[in-house]
Amino acid sequence: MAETRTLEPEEWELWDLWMRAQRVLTQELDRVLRRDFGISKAEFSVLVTLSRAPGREMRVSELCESLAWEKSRVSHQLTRMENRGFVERTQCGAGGRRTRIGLTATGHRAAQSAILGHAGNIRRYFLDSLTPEQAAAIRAWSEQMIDQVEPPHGGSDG
Amino acid sequence: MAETRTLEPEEWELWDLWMRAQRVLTQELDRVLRRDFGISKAEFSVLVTLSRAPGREMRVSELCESLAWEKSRVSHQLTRMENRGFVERTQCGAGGRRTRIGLTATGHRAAQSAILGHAGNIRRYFLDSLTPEQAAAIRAWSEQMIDQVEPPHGGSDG
DNA sequence: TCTCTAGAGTTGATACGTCAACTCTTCCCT
DNA sequence: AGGGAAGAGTTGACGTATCAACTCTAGAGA
Repeated sequence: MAETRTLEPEEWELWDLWMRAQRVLTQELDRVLRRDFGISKAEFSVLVTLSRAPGREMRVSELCESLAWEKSRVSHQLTRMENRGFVERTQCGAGGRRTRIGLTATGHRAAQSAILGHAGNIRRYFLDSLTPEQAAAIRAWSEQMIDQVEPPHGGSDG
Repeated sequence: MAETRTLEPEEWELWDLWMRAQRVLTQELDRVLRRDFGISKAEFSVLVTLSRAPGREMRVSELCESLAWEKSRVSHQLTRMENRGFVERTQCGAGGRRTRIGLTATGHRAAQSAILGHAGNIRRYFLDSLTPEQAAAIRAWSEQMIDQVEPPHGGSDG
């Protein structure tokens, strides 16, 4: 059980700073992606993942795994993207269920044009502003954090 | 104009790692806050800000300023919190408009109990896992990022 | 006084994300 | 074969976030 005391002003400031930095960065990237390519960050993630898959198609569960998203999030996102004509759900196995997620031509085009531009934006807003020490610190911290909160799932009861 | 090339695998990995770490951290904090205190991160932010204000009341625009949220976000949030009985909108000036945002007794209680607990969680999940070098790197990077994307608007240059 | 405009705040539409509940299929056990 | 659990995927409800459009008030200027 952790001790419960309020944060020192300096601690609070660091936390607040970090949260804000995070938010302005992701928000700005999302804004620019929308403005320049007409797609959202969520759509971009799905488009990229699908366009890298062999045959440009995957199952929902594979998409969940690759994106580290939950299945309902993926499903809702696919519904929205199906409505926009970026992906299509078609039958896969014998059961007649629509379990194959494919990229449409429109989706593929959108992915291709956005990938370069978004890479440039990630560079410009994130990577280029990082000193080597900062990059190392962020990498180490991120790894810790992911391990700490999301232990490589496999039954590690704690 | 930035050069447009795709990210090196290592660059992409850092970006992906950072995004995931961010997400698991904020998600976990939100989850725990909800579980232990029955309020969301957004509600927490508003409650804390209001409970620190003199008289425990503010105008919407002051709330916007303090939280660095946009006004419609604040307004929608206040509507939800008004429905939950955490805040109340009452008349302030002569015009009869409901421009004063006050904390209810319920809201104050919720804030008090959550503040300690959430501070502990921020400590446990974020601050405690930071080495001094990481803390310094994160602070410096955050400041850069905020300056870069959100230049201190308000005329007082310097 | 009348109008114009700027600012404060609200609202509706829409997208995103989570939880819980649901359907459908498969496959194991008897 | 019949029953039931497990897994895949969907759906509905709800909270959250953004944008654009709207209302209302106050204040400036004719």
